[in-house]
Amino acid sequence: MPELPEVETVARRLSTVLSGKVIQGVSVLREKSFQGDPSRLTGLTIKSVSRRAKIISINFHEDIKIIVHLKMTGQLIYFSKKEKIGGGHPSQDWVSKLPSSHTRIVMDLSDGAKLFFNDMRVFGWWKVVSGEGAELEFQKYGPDVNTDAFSLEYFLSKLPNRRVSIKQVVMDNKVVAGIGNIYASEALFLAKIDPTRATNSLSKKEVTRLFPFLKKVIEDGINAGGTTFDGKYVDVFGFAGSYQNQLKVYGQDGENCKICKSIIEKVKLGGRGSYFCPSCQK
DNA sequence: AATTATGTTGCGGT
DNA sequence: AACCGCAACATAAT
Repeated sequence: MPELPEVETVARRLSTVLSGKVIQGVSVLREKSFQGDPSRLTGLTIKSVSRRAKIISINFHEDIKIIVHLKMTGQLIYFSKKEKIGGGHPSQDWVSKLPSSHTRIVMDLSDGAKLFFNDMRVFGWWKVVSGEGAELEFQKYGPDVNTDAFSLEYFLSKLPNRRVSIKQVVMDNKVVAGIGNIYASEALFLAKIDPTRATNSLSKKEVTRLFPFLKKVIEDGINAGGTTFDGKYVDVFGFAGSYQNQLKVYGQDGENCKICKSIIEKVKLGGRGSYFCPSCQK
């Protein structure tokens, strides 16, 4: 479910509530969701929480990390009876009722707070790894879209041999990490480029036009706290993001284009639903 | 009631 | 290498 903005939002908010806390124990309710030995974590103090690509990293003072991938439906939900959450907002009611039938892992903190990993489809995972192990995982990905390492020159260099659609390449996390199905559709709309275009048919001028919009949609997504619909993505306190209010094409098939009033169309690219305005995007 | 869709990635085969 | 189809799994919507 989450793309870079959602994962970044979760990592930032987790860091504020988890840093400095001591793990009392980690309970694995579904074996498939956890790789490693959970007992190694008991007694460790959490140093920080960070993000690389769509992976969350819970960091300790020792050479050990918990890396977490939410895949399609993973959620990390923090609950503490004592603290007022998120600057004084009370937790959502359903948060206080966890664990649910979709809860796969529970982390207990020594102050009584809990971190729940809910994952309906069980694609997501936690792995206990060394710093080196985390690096090996991160090396599978290209540069994060919101970093200087993802430059126009680099992007241009990755495109010439690709015959598949530009949307598929933008979503290829070995090329650039962090862009998923929603933000890919949105960036291509803003750049007025047809997502079905063969990548090697784009001119340098078109790639140059697209490039800053890849950064913009991700930045705007982070600033909005991510995209939520059907209540599937929520932050660590159970609250929705707001980027869904800025979506121009994703999920808008059959609606009027916000620019030209044409009907937004949906096609399948690489097996994924893809939305675009056939009039604005060429 | 069966088929199809879902915000992700990895695999095996061509 | 790049690409394609399918796989992991659970649920809601047609």
